[in-house]
Amino acid sequence: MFELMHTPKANGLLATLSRKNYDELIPQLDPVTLNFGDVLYEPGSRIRNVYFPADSVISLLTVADTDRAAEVGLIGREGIVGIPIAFGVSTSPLRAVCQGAGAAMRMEVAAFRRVFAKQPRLQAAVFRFAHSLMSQVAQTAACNRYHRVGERLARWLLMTQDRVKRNEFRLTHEFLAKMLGVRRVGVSQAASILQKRKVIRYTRGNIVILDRAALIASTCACYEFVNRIYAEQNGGGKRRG
Amino acid sequence: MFELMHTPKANGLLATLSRKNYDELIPQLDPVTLNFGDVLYEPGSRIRNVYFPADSVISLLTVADTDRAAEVGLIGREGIVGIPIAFGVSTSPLRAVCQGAGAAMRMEVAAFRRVFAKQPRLQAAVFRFAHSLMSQVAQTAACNRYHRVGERLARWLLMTQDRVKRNEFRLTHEFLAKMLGVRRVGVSQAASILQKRKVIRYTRGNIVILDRAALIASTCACYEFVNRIYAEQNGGGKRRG
DNA sequence: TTCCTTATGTACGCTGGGGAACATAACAAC
DNA sequence: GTTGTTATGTTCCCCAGCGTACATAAGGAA
Repeated sequence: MFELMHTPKANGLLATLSRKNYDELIPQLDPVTLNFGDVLYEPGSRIRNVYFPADSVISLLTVADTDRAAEVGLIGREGIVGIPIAFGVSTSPLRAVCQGAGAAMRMEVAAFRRVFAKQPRLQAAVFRFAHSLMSQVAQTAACNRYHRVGERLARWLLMTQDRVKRNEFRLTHEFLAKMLGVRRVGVSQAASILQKRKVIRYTRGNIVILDRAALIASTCACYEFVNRIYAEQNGGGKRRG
Repeated sequence: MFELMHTPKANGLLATLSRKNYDELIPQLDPVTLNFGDVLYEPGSRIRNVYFPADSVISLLTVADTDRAAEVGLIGREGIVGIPIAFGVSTSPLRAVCQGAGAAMRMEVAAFRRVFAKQPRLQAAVFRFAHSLMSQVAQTAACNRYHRVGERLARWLLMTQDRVKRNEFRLTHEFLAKMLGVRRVGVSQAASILQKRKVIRYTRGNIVILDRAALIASTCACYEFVNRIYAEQNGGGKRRG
């Protein structure tokens, strides 16, 4: 019932806290399981909770027009969902939606604000993450502008793998298309190429990464670039090799 | 010599400070004139100063590949250049370059860190701006992905006009192309259309906005969207009508 | 004036991805 | 099994923007 992932230490930000700060935070944390598609907040509406993902993965989406959106950020165990709260702002222009089901620690905004104000070390960790996230968003802007669907697909799969720490996960082409802001057909074609090369394998919403090195080779430099920034901020926290 | 623009009050963030905080900040501020093309910081290198623009305008650029970059943010009197410092980070993955010459207040990073740590109100103002900037970057990501050169050009001109508070400024098509991440030819064509419609007028690097309303009509919703977020954070600070 | 540099105009073929439609295949419910 | 639903494969046309090349024109320097 209360597995490893449902403990605060499973989140990177919380894991860096001192014993004292940690004890202060614990009673406010609510272990939850996020399901695929859960919306944590909508653009413009008030943010009610912040989330510290464990093995869940959350997408930040920007809305362009009524029906067009694109992912600009991906948050996993290394971060927190609800950065605007840390900035003293109560809403976000983005949509936060669960892309990979899994565990997370939830905390009400009011409680978070109280604890946050009292804990400089938590502030430092959160702001460092804010910097990483900002970098990710900026790089994604350029990536969306310049790089091919195939490269972006590869990047997205890698980023997901880094966060869920598994090489198999459930995702349809349709969903990937929504994230990348392209047609489903575009994803199918790019994925098909990767499958022929035995880099990935997939069937009806199930994707397996067979050759991570080859996947890295087929993505753009954006992947490593953002990764390095995260590693610097998380004190050299390495990802799987 | 020491004109209106070279006084701290000319910057929106500084203008909101209390008398006491303001007096504490003043001795650390260095009035400077930024010239077109001045690089305030390079990706990866240490940030040495933060800047509070008055009527100068600074672009934040993301580097995609060796020779390709795209603007993801535009900062004027409403903000501060050097947000990573507020996050406790010493470098930025972005390039900050002066796009519109003018006045700014400069402050050494060490001095800023000291004052910043002591002034909750300054922190609040800076973090609110960070939120606006983040929103701008995210929206730009989607805008770059979905919207046409013509719309993006119009948006860029409007954002610039908002910050310099003039309807005439110096910019070549070549430069605009670099900012938008498109070919110079693409800008020339889009600009030509706007000129035929008497929305703008230009000759050899000089651009005049003739019909602001028409320019707003030809841009995408991204412009108003980002504007609203800025207005909310700056306490309803209205831009020109 | 003349020359040179820089800014803008215009044309041409190419391609990645968009929109749309339809075919196939795998699973689920019955 | 049968049927319905959902995921993926494939095709066709279209166009915005790319890369490139070259023409014109406006200003500066002599």
